[in-house]
Amino acid sequence: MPKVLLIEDETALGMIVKDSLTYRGFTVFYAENGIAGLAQFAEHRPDIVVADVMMPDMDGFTVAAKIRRQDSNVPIMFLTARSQTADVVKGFELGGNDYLKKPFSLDELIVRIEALLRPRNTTNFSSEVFSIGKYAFDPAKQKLSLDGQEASLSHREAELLRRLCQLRNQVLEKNTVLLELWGDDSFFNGRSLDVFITRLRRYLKDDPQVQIVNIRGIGYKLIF
Amino acid sequence: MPKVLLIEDETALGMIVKDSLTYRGFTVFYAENGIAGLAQFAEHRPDIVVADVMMPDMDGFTVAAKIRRQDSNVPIMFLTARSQTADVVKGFELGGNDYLKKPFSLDELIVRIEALLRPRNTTNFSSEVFSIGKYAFDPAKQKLSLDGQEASLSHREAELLRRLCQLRNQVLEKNTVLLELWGDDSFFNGRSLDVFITRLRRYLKDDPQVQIVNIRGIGYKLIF
DNA sequence: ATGCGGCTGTAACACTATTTAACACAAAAT
DNA sequence: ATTTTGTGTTAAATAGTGTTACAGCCGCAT
Repeated sequence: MPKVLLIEDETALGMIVKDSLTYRGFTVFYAENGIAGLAQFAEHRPDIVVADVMMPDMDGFTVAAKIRRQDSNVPIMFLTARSQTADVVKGFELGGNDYLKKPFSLDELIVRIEALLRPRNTTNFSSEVFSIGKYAFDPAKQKLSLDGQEASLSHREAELLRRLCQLRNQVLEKNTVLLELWGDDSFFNGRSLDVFITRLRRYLKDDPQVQIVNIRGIGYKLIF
Repeated sequence: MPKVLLIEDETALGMIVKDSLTYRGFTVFYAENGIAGLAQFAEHRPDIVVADVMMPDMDGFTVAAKIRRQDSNVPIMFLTARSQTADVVKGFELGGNDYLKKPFSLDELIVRIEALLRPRNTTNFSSEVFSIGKYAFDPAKQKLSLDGQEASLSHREAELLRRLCQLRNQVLEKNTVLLELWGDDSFFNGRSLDVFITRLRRYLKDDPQVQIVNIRGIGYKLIF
């Protein structure tokens, strides 16, 4: 249950945002000005800060700068009506991580907050789509497609192909993949891996640029 | 200072993205539609293209396809509000390299752009090709071709030939290559190397300009 | 120049790793 | 219960690499 610190001087907007974030499962701390925001930050240590830029007593940038002095990691998102270059740049200099221009949709705000809270390594699912020559390969969906033709791969096939993609043009060692996918590298599993390579080659045969070449005694290499 | 071509029809978003990329040290060329984007691409030859998918006059996919016809290497990232598999996959089939679902955090965009610009993505991408007399040799693909005739080399053959190419007209010492490819330089491996040299000579016999000459007691030299 | 001893070139073969089709089997879906 | 799907197993064919033997070659000492 992530903690959000919301700093917004327009009460009407602030309450709406607070309620919808609460409804989505966030714990929301709400401050109506920068000074209160700083106090709440120190008290609650939120996972993310959403701050309006234009506020009467202390503007959002100043708040962000002070927060950064305490915590160099917490993501900070600005809400702003202004869109001038100088503002955006200033925001980044002060350690802001994202911007949202008013008026914004609540859905958009929530999606962005979630994006900022996501650990870097589990980014948007989509980054996990590989392009292999003329093919597109989505390991999560286990789909390989060419010219709109989509083939479903089995789990093993997809995992193996993903590893080959990650090491594009480099050697994927038999041992490594056997240990990772099969759990041990015995003789018979080795044969099994060969069989899966054959199956992948059959899937990939329609683009001659794409090849899985064998490195005798070591492993395989996906080239394209 | 990498050059980014940003093609985005929503001006508000486009400006924010442009400013933040600029702030991060990129040189940004900004086009508000596909046609302008293509023109800017031709003019500025950016290192990476970030294109919205949904745009009025020409969609991002079409733009990507046209760009691919001019340059098969530049990384292309799509921005899209749609999230259906079919769309993502279509993008990748057209040569896209990544895609980001709107709304996205600017940090995420920047991380991905940097990932696509990392050398791994370019060096590995365009595999070096040697020209050996009338032959063309691609070490990654392990292919040697002459007049459209393509021969597949084994891994050892390819590695050996690559080393000879790198030291064109210089001596490749037996010791060196034995240690690198065979792991030790014993008498028997030495004979084995001789045999591989013979095999390479056979591959290369159709261009008399190309020769692998022996330096007695030392090694071999590829001349052409 | 001649002959010697150690290199080198090459064919032929041996041996092991890989490729592939075909089938077996169990789990999942219908 | 039957079909489909995913994976494992086997065996025969093929390819990659190593080994050997023999023929020739090189440089050198005579």
